[in-house]
Amino acid sequence: MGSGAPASVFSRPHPMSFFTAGSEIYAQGEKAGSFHQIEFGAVRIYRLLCDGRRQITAFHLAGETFGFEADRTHHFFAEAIMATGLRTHCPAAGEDMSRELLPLALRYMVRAQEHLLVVGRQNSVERIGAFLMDMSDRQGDLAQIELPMSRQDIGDYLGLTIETVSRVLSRLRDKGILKFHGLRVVEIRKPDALRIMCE
Amino acid sequence: MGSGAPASVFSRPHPMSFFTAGSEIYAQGEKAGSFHQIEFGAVRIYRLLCDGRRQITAFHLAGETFGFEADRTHHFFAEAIMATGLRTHCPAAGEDMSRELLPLALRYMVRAQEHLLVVGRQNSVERIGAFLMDMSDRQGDLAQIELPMSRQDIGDYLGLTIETVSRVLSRLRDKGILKFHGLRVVEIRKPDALRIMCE
DNA sequence: CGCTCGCTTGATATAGCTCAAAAGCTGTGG
DNA sequence: CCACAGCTTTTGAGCTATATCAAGCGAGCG
Repeated sequence: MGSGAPASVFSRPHPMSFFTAGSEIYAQGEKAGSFHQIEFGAVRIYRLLCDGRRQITAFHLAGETFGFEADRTHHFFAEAIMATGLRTHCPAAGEDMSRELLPLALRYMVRAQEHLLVVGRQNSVERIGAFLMDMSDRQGDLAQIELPMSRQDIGDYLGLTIETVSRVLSRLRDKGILKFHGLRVVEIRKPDALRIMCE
Repeated sequence: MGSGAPASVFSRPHPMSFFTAGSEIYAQGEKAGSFHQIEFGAVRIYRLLCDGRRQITAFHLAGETFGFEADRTHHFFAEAIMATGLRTHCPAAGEDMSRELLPLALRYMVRAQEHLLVVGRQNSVERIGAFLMDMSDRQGDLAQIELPMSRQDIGDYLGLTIETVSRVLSRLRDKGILKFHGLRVVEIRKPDALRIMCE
């Protein structure tokens, strides 16, 4: 990860910072202004209601850039899901990053709006299916996919309880659609069946 | 609406187009490239599942700009909710609108992600409350707010059925929190009560 | 070996959905 | 102006998917 690190779309070298599993990267209400590229690891972006209900709005995986905001203030929390390394870019005063950031912002906007369809209109099986297919996509369509996040995280992302997540995964396993290799590695054995379930 | 039309953030004059209630502005899959500023009226942005389930991801009201997309392709449908006039801007080839569009994209991204919290983690009363307060905000915090959209639209925005929307509104009316002046105009008589219900 | 913590499984409760019907609007034609 | 048709909305009754509450399980660790 030294000087031979993956090429960045951004010009200057950036300091690298490390986060342990569960540690906070930034909090809602904090001043924003920099943004982060994930060198390794995974990040959850979320919001809380005052009674503790949590909605994870996005997971970001290695290679992705996140943390830029509308009005210089963070509207969400960001935490490392596992040991994570970030390359942080702090634009110089007056520097205009619009050209680089717009495509990302549009992409994340589409992602959030597509996710809205899942959470607003699909049942628990469809939600889990959509989630697994998305993770598979983003990990290069390997048969085996890694789930760095806990069941609770998955539930809070999909608007389900941890029990429902667990039950649906068990049912898909029992039907032979999924095979688990430990808790955090899933093999999608019948991608077509999964795809059909998520219509 | 002639030469004395409201000032636009964009430089050149644009053709104006009109849409009747229910008419399509663009469809998912169509080529994108231009974007639209609402002169008057209101617009719904939505997605469909193949069995007809619909999720409205955003309502846009007079003054707002929408329709720019990540990869030159529309990912959503846009329809006029009522008689609507749009000023359409088609950037010249090579023209870079990033500076103007990034703040909008970020704003809509935050909106979508906040809406995700509502749909993913709040109950029917909280959802309706959040919706009404949002509409009130965006109409300048008047006591009377206009709901250009149908109950079905509200349901498809909040991830509820039309019956649930209707029941919740009736309950809020019976409690004296809301007062209806016809179907499409609501007065929020106890904003505090509403705010508390939405946590 | 026995804790702890995250996950799974089971039993029951309930919010919101579905199906059905009645009640309001809106527009049209006589 | 009234009457009727075709909507949308409201209301009601019963059902079901998912939440809640509670117990058991298993991998990792001191």
